[in-house]
Amino acid sequence: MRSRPRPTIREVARLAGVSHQTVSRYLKTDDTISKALQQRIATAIAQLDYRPNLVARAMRSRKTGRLAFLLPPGTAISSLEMLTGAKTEAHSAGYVVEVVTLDGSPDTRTDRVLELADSGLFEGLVSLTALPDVSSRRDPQGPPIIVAPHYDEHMRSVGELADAPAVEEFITRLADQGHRRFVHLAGDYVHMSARRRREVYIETIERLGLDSYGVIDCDWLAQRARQAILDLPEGSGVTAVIAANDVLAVGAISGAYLRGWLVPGDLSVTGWDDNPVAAAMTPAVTTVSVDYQSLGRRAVSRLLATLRGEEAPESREPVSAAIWRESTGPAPTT
Amino acid sequence: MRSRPRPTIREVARLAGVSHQTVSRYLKTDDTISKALQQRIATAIAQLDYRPNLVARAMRSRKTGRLAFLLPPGTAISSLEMLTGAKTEAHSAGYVVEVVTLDGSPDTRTDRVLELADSGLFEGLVSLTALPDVSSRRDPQGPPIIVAPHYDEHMRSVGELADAPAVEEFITRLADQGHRRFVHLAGDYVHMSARRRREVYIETIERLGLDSYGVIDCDWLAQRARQAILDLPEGSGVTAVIAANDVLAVGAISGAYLRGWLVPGDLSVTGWDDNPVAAAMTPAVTTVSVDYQSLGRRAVSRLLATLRGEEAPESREPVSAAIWRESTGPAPTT
DNA sequence: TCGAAGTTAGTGAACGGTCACTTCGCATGT
DNA sequence: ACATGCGAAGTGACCGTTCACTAACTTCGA
Repeated sequence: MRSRPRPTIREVARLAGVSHQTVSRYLKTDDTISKALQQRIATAIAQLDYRPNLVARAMRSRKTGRLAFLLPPGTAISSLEMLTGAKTEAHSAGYVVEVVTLDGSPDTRTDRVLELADSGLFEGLVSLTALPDVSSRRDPQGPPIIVAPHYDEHMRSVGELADAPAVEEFITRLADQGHRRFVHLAGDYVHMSARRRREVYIETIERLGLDSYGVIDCDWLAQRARQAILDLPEGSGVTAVIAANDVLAVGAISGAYLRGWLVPGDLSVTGWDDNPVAAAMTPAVTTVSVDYQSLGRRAVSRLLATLRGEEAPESREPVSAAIWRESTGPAPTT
Repeated sequence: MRSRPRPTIREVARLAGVSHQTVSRYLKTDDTISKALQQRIATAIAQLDYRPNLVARAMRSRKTGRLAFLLPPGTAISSLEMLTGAKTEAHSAGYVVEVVTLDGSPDTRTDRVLELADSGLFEGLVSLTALPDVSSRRDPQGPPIIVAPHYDEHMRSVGELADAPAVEEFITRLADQGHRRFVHLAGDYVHMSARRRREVYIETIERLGLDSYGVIDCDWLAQRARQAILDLPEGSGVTAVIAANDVLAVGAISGAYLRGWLVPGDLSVTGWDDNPVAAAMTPAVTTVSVDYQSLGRRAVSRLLATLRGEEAPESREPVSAAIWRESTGPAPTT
């Protein structure tokens, strides 16, 4: 049947007995075409099984309807959530989002982004990772590039994503419940988020005049967190553990369990990430949930604003929220 | 400085004092160009900050170096892992992978895929969701479309991903350890994976002549799993729980804990997903890890084989593996 | 010394759409 | 009756690259 080459707009036009331009107008749903012709063209398109070549269209019109979403290499659930949010936002503005992974060193990445920007494939780009010099080197006439650096080159959270206001909330409320002596189980410091949580922990303890047993480096390893609790000297006075994520929190709870301590009766524990398994345990783990989708939406909406020539809205509503569950409670009364 | 229009290959050619075709050859790293000219062209490119327009290139050459990875809407960690695997495989063959979300009904999706296929944007497409009639309706001359239906239209695992051989392994080994009476905590049956795990549970119990307390519908809710264990009558004889995922397993462990039962001393529990938090608990949960990346790699390698005109390799090595941890052990000796 | 083959570079068309401009037909106003 | 304006449709150029040919020059063997 239909054999070699894909039908083009001109063949559709020939079959419908109109000019190619009329078909082009029809495809753009230009309403200055008479009903009769619209019908003829529709029939011809169906008959030839015609589908427009988007590459050719993009070449002439410089409009591709596509945005690029640039991620550093590596796998993180958060990035998928952000992507989902980005897609939602882009879709409502009639754009398609594509994911492109950027590997290599920061400078290489900038080069690659500039290539993509000038490739004509995208009308705008959102990068979740930092790109040195990109704003000065990019073509001012080219597609806008929004840098929302949520990750460094190893998919580690930075910036907004690494903010740790919830740590402050945890400590404040636990102090209200009578806790005086805390310990922090920290993640791997190559992660900005681990550093930030530690910083906020130290600051808050200090500001509120509380007591800290210290910061224990756990490197995101549950085993270390468990051992840290097991190693706590008898009578250390620690009643609350601020863990850098849910895995460490669960490791800590595991350590408490092995010592025969009750959580939260003897020890309160907080985590981070809102892992569904941590919510299923007894005790369910108090944690922090991060609204990644809204971060993705926000990045794209900034891009869309720039595309429309508007000033980019710089909303800074909080994206993370503490979720209080069973692993925290009043300090023991002893 | 550099102002309005992007420099083209012809401007580079003019500046370098050669023809545009020579520049084109240079860009393809065609080695039939004298060293002297190569040098002049390189200088001109650098001076003009020229970057090739990939859209124009794609239009003429019909080669875009891009593959599309089609996902149903929805968020799942697994799909990100598969994407990572797909990227690795594609990258090693010099292709870039783009993610496109397919929404709408199955028929709408097929239409959209055909549009994408004939859009000229991609040299091949991999769909992780079923596409009715796509093989009969697609242009035989167009880019190949591989359908690896791991998900249905709601991002629920189907096919290979829903296979549940590990359930068989769990039951067999637990039976070896003296367990005779089992219970299955099932997920939401709209998920093929939940149905498959239940089926394999029932079949295996039957085949080995074991005893089942029954299948309890838990709908992926930890609360239900916990309650199911709490509701187990005293002396039910159940010593092993096969839960459909880690959340249900942890809910079950939570129920056992509330009844004062020891895991695995009184009750063995298995999960599914290898959630890191479930591994951090005491007891660490016996579970199943699925190698999503290899699924992604495999799908792309099938596509690449088709692109090269080879027969697609249909490897069926197992993608999931049981991980035995502390939540399972010998049956109580009473 | 000359022709064949090989190497290096150039010329113009072509890819499949859209843009800018033109043409045609008809209603309208004076 | 004729200029004016507007809507509907057509004409040909153009977007930036690569492809298919062709041209010029070099090398080499007989």
